[in-house]
Amino acid sequence: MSEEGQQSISSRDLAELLGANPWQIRKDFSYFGGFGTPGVGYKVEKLAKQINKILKLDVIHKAALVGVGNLGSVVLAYPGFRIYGFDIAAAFDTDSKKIGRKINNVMIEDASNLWMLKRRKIYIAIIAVPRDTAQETADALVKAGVKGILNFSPCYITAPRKVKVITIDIAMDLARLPYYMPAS
Amino acid sequence: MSEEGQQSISSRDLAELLGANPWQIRKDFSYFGGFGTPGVGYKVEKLAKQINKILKLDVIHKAALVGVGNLGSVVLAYPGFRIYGFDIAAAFDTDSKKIGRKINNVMIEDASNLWMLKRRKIYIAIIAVPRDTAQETADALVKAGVKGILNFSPCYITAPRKVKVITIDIAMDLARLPYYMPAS
DNA sequence: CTATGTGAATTTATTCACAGCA
DNA sequence: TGCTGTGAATAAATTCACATAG
Repeated sequence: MSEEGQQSISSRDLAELLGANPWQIRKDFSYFGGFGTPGVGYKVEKLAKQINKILKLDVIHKAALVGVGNLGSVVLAYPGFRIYGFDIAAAFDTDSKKIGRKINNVMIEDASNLWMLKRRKIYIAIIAVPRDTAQETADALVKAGVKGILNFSPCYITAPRKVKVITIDIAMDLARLPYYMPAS
Repeated sequence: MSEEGQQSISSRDLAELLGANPWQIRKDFSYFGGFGTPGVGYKVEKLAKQINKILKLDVIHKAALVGVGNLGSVVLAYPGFRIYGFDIAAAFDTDSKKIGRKINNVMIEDASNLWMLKRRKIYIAIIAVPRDTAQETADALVKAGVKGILNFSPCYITAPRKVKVITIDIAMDLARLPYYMPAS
């Protein structure tokens, strides 16, 4: 909207766009202080900035990818991270055939060098390794000072409470569909 | 657990395993009738069956993949769908170089034949096409009688209310991490 | 004795309704 | 007049506590 020159938006329009209702929008924003203008609505640009601040997306985050297989390569090639302020600054693999090569301008490094992440101030990692090495990868990442992990391996991962782990299992997401579908 | 020979599990153990509390587990199950045994717990095998039934995962679901690019190929190669009873029964693409080839024993068909899905009784589809063709792909799928869509394109998709759409945007999932991470 | 299932109590979230500001 | 922000009212979810079944 900002790019399209729209100045402001009302809670009603925003609600319709999101499939919610206006009260919810206003109440939710009010919990963070309320940043609208009565009679006008929410200034689009200001709103976006506030939301980014709330979600801590107001700074560039460096992230590391571990596992440059099929899925890992897709992640490296994915252009969508930039709009949220992410920079895939490193990639790791155990396969010596891959180490040293570059994908999308990112050099693939030896996975035994994960400990260097702390020195490089990278606190976010994406795990895209086979299921049976996911936990040990996570352990290494935690040891390297990583504070947030996005896990693509289809398994639960244990980590200290202060490390946030989000697991994405595309099969599980697919499995959510039948429940909502009318009787087939 | 079933494979490991474990007969039953208590709400307490289940809660610990899931990071929840026992009351929640029991209350949730009770909403669906309650299928535990006082003094013993929940029979593992029976519980799994009940949950599959609730989630409508107690039958085999055929699914179609649209878009066999980088991400689509990963989806085709992904072994994890089977445990939830999914069968990727068809794959489509617009690229004539890909049409006719087989990946993971699935023949890639011409995307203009999507309408055949109805005849083949496939009601679930996975969209893995570029963002700018995602909506038209969804429209074609809806027209072909699809009732559930898993969308991997990073964009909102509009569909009739009776068609359930779940969108996965890996960048957005990554973007959830900073909020939970301690101040860096 | 042990662990479920469930009403009741409590907490949390959503919706309403309207005062007040641009 | 139009739309926000927010207390109050309503609805929903979670937690408790205990009767009851194996």
